[in-house]
Amino acid sequence: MSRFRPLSNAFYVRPADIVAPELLGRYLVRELDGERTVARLVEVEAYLGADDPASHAFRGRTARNAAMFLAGGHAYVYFVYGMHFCLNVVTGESGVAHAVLLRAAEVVEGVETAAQRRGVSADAAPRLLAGGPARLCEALGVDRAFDGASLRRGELTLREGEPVTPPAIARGRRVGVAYAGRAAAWPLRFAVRASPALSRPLAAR
DNA sequence: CGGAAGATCCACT
DNA sequence: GTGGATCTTCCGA
Repeated sequence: MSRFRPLSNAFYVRPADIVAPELLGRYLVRELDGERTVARLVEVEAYLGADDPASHAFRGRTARNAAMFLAGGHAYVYFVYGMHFCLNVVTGESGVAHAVLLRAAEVVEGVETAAQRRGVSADAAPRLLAGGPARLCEALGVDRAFDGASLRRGELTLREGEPVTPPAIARGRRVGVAYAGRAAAWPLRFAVRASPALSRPLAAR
């Protein structure tokens, strides 16, 4: 999988709703203690910074969301519900605070390691491995230590992989943002239709 | 300084 | 389908 190169700086420096669908099919590579775990992204959501009531950056910069204001290509990791981590890819120019939440992935290498971190058996359903933002983080051993880290080098990298084209992509409203009023209905969730690892079913058409 | 709510997950009915 | 776990963050008083 290291035959794939890290995504370029130019890739990230665009609005989150443009970058999000292009992240599907890409590989998130985690190196830890000599073990490599690789996950193919199958579900993401775009958050549009100051223009988006659902975004953590809607009300400006705080200690928690500082990483969102870095230049595109960095990670924004936050802690929720007192027990879970969620990983975002920051996009756009520095100061814009756009981000893409990584909601689900298919583990394509290092299944044993991922399953162990998740506390499930290696033959568990894909959804139980990394189908969900917090499950994805646990499967890859991602925590607060990566908040603000670059995704172009280091122990957690996002690589070119095999992009998915529009016919295979479903689009719908974001999950868990009912508090955001009208923005809750914005179609900023993108998912690979055929994936068995989605965090939850796609809305009926 | 207190309290409410949270970009979730799991066990159980 | 429902409720509980668990604790950080942020806003209002």
